[in-house]
Amino acid sequence: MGRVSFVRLTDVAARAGVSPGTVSNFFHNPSRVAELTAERIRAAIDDLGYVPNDAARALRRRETKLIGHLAFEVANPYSAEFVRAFDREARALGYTVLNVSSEGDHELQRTLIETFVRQRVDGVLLTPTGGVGETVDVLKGHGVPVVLTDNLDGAAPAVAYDDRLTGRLAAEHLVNLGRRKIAFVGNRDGVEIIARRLQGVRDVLAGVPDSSLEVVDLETRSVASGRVAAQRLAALTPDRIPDGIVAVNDPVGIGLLNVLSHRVRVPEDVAIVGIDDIEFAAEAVVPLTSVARPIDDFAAQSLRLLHSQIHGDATGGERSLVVLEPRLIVRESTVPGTAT
Amino acid sequence: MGRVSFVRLTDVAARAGVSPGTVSNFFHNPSRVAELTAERIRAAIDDLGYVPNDAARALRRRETKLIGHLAFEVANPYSAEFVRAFDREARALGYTVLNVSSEGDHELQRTLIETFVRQRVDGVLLTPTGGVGETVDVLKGHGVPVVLTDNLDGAAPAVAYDDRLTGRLAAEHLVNLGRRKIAFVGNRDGVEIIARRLQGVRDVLAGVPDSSLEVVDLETRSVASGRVAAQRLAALTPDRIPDGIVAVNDPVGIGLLNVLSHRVRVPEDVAIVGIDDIEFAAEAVVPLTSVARPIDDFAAQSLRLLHSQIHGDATGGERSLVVLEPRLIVRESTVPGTAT
DNA sequence: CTGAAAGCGCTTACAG
DNA sequence: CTGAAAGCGCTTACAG
Repeated sequence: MGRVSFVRLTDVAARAGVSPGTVSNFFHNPSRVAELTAERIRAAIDDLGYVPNDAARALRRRETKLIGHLAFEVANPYSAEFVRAFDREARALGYTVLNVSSEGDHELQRTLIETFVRQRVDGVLLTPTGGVGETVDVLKGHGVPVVLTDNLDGAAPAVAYDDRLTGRLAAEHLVNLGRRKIAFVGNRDGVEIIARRLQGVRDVLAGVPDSSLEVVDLETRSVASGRVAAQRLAALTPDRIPDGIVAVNDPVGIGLLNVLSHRVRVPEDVAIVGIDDIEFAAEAVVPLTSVARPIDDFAAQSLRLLHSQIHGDATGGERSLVVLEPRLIVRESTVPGTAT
Repeated sequence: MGRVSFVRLTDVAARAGVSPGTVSNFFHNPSRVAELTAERIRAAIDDLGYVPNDAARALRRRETKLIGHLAFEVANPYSAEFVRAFDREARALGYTVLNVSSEGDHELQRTLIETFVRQRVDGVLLTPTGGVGETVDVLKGHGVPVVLTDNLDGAAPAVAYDDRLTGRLAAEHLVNLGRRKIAFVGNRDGVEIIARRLQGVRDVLAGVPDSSLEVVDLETRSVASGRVAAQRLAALTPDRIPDGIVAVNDPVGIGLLNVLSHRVRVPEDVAIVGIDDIEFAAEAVVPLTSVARPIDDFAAQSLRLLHSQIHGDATGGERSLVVLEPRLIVRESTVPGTAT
């Protein structure tokens, strides 16, 4: 074999006794190539172990089949699951995904976006937690199609969950179970998606006269923060201790569970609902009830939207917005004896 | 601004009133460019918003500054942390990492490797859980430098942890705490890294006369599997129920904790040690003692090795092997009242 | 159905 | 210190 990667299309052509253009047609316009010729080309490719050079192809075709995906947070297991689903969808359309994360570092984010431009990715998916106006502007300035997730600013086409409904589903479930002293545990600073979930909770409680709402603010949305929040809740005066909690996501819910399940009965004394239905939710110390968001569908829609942006056949114009509906998965953290 | 990405190096040259070669030198051999000329070029780049086209550069230079990273398992939080660390190191050397995972699908793996070859990545990092002979052969056949992690076959340079020491550290800790009925919970099928950890446990117990070892085999190394194992252990006859458990990794340890902490006292009745010290370990229902593996160091060494492979200055020849040492982090799952 | 030629956007010796 | 020219490995009209 040797350094087979030095085999060029030209070499294949020479071996098959045809011109390079014909080999290229063999790949891209097979119908134009005679079966006998195709046979010889196939043999030459096999003999030589030819693999096309995508950089050269990209240069000429002006498309790289590369998609940039900038996540602002990958620590979250939900992100990991999304990446996996999105990659699968992208691969099906012949794209390779460049997955990167800025982890909240603004400087790094600029660098990563510039890398996308240098690589001439065909499009970019932004899954931010904060504002993205500037980033979107830079990419648009370079003519790079962008799709946002969970962002309704209208700066670019977006796919999002119905966050308000997410909050409503969680709160309704608790209220239906007879819970009245509700707590919402999450961080709100500048994150609209969270504010909307909270609004959903408020929507429900507004219709329940004897209910109350305690909002616990967190620094981050991690298991560790959930633990901290649990300490804070446990320290409240008895009349304020909640009997139902909506956690902003599953890691926070698990952190709450890990501390509270030592001290009180879950769900008898306090019922807990998470959001996202990550894999760990079902396996928590008490299996966690959670509002699931249809991640595969989300990934598929994101790619569909980006793909149509790339090909300029954006249906509905620049402002397309896809909203997906969540659904409640009931487990033992709210209803004892639920089948596993 | 407009479609700024259509700005080419030629355009910059025209605007600055120099030849393309000089602009190229401005980037790659700045010392050859007069300061006054450089000034004009800088201005032109700014005015035009020029960003180089890496595909064109790659074609000419025959290097893409792309690294392929094929992980065979990303569900594990440890993998996610590794990816983050490796990306950071790679970026520092000007590389962009293509992170993909085969999730055990052999067919998909071939496709992904072919993608790496088509993209003409400068090198590949393989973090497998099983055998990799064939994959290594394919890549070498195409002249692509490869580095392996956790693989001592010698098929390619590798960086690994001292797995046997990992097992020893965990077992010694339990034995020192007076535990004698030890269980090892993990799957062994074809995964040498696990076999070596188990061997380390055996090493220690061989020197403790009144000790016993129960090995519990799992399907996967997930939280769910840990839960299943816990059920199985709880069903044993009293004399066989372990008082010390080594879990093959932290997710399994957490699964064990989540079930066992309901039924017995942890660590009084049973002490549990995990491996990897993932972020969740410290936040578990009972904070999990774990054998930490120095992930940042691991990522740095992996990249260093790959980088020297790429540049042909491999010190110590083809068979370079870097072995890193783990260390024990003690928490409440083995020692009550441990500071958090 | 096939080939010759130009060109994608850059870099690299080589002259000067 | 700067420029002209060739070439990286492909694809794409255009002839034939």
